[in-house]
Amino acid sequence: MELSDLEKVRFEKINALRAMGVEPYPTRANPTHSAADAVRAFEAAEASANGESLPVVAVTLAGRLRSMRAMGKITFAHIEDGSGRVQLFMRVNDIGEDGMKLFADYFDLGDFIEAAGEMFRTRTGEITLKVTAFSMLAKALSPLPAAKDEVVDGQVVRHATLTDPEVRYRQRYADLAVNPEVRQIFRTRAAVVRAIREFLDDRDFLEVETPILQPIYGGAAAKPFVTHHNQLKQDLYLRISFELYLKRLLVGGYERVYEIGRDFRNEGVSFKHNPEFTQLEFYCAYADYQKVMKLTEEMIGHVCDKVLGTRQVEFNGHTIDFSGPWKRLDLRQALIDTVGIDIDQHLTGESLEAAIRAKGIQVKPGSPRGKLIDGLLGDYIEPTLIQPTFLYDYPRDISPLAKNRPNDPGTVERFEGFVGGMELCNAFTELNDPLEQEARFKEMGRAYEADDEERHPMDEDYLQAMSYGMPPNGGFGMGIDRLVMLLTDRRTIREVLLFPHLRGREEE
RNA sequence: GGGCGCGUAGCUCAAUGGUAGAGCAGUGGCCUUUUAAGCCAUUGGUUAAGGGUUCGAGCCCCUUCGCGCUCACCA
Repeated sequence: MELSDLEKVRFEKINALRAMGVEPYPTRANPTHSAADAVRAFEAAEASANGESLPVVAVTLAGRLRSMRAMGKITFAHIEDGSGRVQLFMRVNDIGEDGMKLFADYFDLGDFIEAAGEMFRTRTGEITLKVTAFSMLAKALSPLPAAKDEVVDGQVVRHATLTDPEVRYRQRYADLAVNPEVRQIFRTRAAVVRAIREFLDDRDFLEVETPILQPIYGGAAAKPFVTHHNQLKQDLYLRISFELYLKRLLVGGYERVYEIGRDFRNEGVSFKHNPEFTQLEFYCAYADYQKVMKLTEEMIGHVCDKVLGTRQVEFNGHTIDFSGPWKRLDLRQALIDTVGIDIDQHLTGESLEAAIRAKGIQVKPGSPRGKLIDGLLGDYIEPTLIQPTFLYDYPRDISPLAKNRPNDPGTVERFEGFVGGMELCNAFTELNDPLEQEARFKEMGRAYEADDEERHPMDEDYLQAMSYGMPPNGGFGMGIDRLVMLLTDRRTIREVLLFPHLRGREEE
């Protein structure tokens, strides 16, 4: 490990501590209180004292040194643990000349330490630990990349800190250590997942785990990552969705199933795409897409209540209102309103392409009808859908797993939910006719050239499962990362992933 | 993958083509109620890497690497 000048100074302190018989990385710590508990205990003591003399509140705290103000014969510092910060007060009267010197010479910002003493209030009123004993728990060799911060009305204000996004993502541990609001994002994220589980568990959904390594991938249109099992001499794919496995379980007799887990898609990285991302999918027997819309509204509302305590969500300068039913927009009508094209009047790719060009919009020549519609949707409708909106009734040729609308062969019962100008979820009345499903797979196969990476293999076993009888059902998929973006007001998916994907860096 | 922008001390940032700087952090002092503590002094740079133009390059040109934004791609 190459040491910087600052690190060399600390390295020498480690050696010096060992030389004087002090272990800089001791095996055990023995805190009695968290920072927050110590403050609460002192406040309780004050409340009970009632003008009488205060009972002694003796505590031992463990945490990271976050500030130091040495003033000769006294020193102030702050110690921070997972619950918050407490000020430390050290005085030569209490810990002696040796103690003052040990702290001043060998303890640095970022070190984990233990401090014991009694709680009191300083002249300025801050609840503080008057230290009578302290020790090193873990010496920080590298200085944390933060300069200084202050506490104003209980809020930590940093005057200079780590902001370079590259360092923040590559060294997320340092980002988390110095930026408390980043720590909060991932607490919120955990609360979101917890609330979803709670909602679905309460409605008799069974949480399951299905294979991540799959011999045949499917359930979405995406390029997979490929890997190989050596002993079996078999290529395997990292799943791009859970859909086909979860629906097999409906055949097996579980009527409501869900899975929260990682999907992998070998595609571009953007503010809303990461090669691996967290997905929720659920399938509900005897439901159709209308029921799934209602379930979606309830579930997102429940998550807002649990995580934020309100259904008004601030995102990207907008106040998004999850308190009522989501707006419902017919995809065909929405396209008539926004681009002035009625897709029902253009039932072939050629015809639709001509209509789009007539509007002065550039498109890739020879695109299939479904892709053209999806393109219009993405360019002209999606960015305008700030408030929660269900766009429904999609073209059949881009929805091979969805059931047709009755008496409308070109359209399927599918919706996508949009919030904040971003696609959040995708759902449909699931196709459960095995012969129809086989025909759809074959249609899809024809739509791609033989060497197209997005061409999907036929999943015969899935058809076999469906042949045993699959109950009618409604299915749902949602990007958890995007929901967390909404609820934490972050514009990029990297901010809600602990370790987002970054390009590899050459070793030095 | 394309376009645009960025990369300077540990962190946050300066520097007309003309001696690479500041604040904080660090180091050495002073200081018994501070909280961005204060005061005095002081260390620290392969200006992302490599090449070129020039009397002279952090700055101009080329290549590479990384990051950001954006476009394309993404049922």
